[in-house]
Amino acid sequence: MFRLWKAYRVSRVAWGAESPLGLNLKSLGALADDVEVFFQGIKHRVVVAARDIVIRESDAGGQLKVLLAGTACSYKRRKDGDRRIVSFQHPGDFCDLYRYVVPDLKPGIDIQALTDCTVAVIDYRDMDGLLSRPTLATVLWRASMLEAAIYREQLSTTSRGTALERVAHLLCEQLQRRQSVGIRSTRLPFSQVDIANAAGLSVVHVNRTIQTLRRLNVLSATRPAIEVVDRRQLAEIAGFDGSYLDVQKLVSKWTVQVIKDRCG
Amino acid sequence: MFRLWKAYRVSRVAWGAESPLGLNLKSLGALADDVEVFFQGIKHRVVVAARDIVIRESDAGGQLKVLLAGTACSYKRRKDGDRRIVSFQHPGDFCDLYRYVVPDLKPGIDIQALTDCTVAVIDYRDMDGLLSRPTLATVLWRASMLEAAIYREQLSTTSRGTALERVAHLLCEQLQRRQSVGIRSTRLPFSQVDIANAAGLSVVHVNRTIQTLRRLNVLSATRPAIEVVDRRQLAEIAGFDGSYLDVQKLVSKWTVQVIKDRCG
DNA sequence: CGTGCTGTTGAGGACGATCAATGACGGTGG
DNA sequence: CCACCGTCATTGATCGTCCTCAACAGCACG
Repeated sequence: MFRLWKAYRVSRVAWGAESPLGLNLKSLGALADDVEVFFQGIKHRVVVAARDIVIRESDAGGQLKVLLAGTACSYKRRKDGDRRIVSFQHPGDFCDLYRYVVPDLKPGIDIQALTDCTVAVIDYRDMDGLLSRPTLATVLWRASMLEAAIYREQLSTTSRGTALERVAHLLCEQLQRRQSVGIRSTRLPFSQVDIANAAGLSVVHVNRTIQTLRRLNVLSATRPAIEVVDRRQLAEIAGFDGSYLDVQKLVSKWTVQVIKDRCG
Repeated sequence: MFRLWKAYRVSRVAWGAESPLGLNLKSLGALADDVEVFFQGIKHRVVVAARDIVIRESDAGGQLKVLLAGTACSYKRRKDGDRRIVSFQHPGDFCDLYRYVVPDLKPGIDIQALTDCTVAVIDYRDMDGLLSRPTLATVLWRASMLEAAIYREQLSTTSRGTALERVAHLLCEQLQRRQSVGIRSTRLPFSQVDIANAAGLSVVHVNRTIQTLRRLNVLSATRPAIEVVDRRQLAEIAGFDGSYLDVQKLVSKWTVQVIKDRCG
């Protein structure tokens, strides 16, 4: 493949509190104990090759999947055949929390690995134990809320605005989400087709838009890769205000609140 | 005002299990006791006139608001001044659940009454009591999930597709959501401006689109109102599959499950 | 009776979709 | 080792949907 898989194929799977999943949980307000309990709920892991399906809606279910390493996307296949990517999953993200909460809901969504992925599997019968901890239950609730907030933000920028703004916003958001779980690289593992499917634009036009961003020295000139080199300007083009997913801020606020709760 | 407010101004506020709120809670899996407890949490109600702001993000917070009667919308004001409606609230809908779950998140969203509204107010300090009931906690979690599912669906149809499809989908969705909480009228309390802001289209083009729908005898010819007369065809135009919010189905499934639980 | 919001119509222009063709690269199989 | 294929990236040309600007009519309200 043309896409730089190899750079991602060797991604090591971090474990514990400082892993992407640990950081994600903590940013959602999980206590140290919560993180530990959550990791204990992970009985086994699965490796999925790039381009393979991680979760098909018609799958049996009964287990919760959490991305440990790699990048995936949720997409909806429409009648005319084209796939509409509705969200990206990065390390630490829950893939199918909604299936646990509303098992009967069939939104028609599958999840595909964009790079090689490592997925943690948690059986539903172990979920009761996790949810019996009120703080952890709230963490999962918050994860759903954050997901909704991301959709909402997409909705408000995707329909309006030029292609340049849309693509820039998309890149900004994904970059920030990855950094919030400890991924420092500014290279995003997306193909132009992925971006087109996610932004609701044609591949041809995405190509031209990315060329523009390269010419503006916002994206790296190294051709196949999508690498952000001038994040400030990218955010300016996008009109991006990342506060809707500024998990870092939530971390600190929550830490304070937890301390107060314990001392009070 | 041109909009047919008067028809909605006199909307009586139903109460109890058979009210929109009660139906909504039950469709999300609430038991009869849960509904009763929830209503007991409502200490007072507020009436908001059409076009007034129900919730401003800069408001103090500390209380949860639930729509009892009337129709409202959540919108985001963008730099260039235009408002982007991200969702509509109908009777029984939670307005600002996300503020309770993630208090620090400031998505930049206000909520405005489209018709005269009656809003139930629940203090955060009463929420602990509600959430101590596991089934009720799950109900609120599910409400968040359903909200996310609605955003997701919007996302997959709003960007792609023609204006006709988008508008048709919007109308289909709102119609179904209203019917699922017991509102039988096929007249929707939206202005063309509202629809434009929600669909991400210009007002002018929405006007022409609606004229097309009227000419197709999908919408009523009575001019100022948006009234659906041929829902089948509307759904066909929209490519609408309402299973992502088919709460009716959830109701029955849940009822069965509850009975089994009680007998087992 | 003016003001404000809504709905309606017309004309021009722009952004992005679509169609078509090419090159580059990786993987596969002979 | 080479030919083949599929995916991705790129370029040019044309076309259409929808936006923008502008103006006007109707109704409600102060």
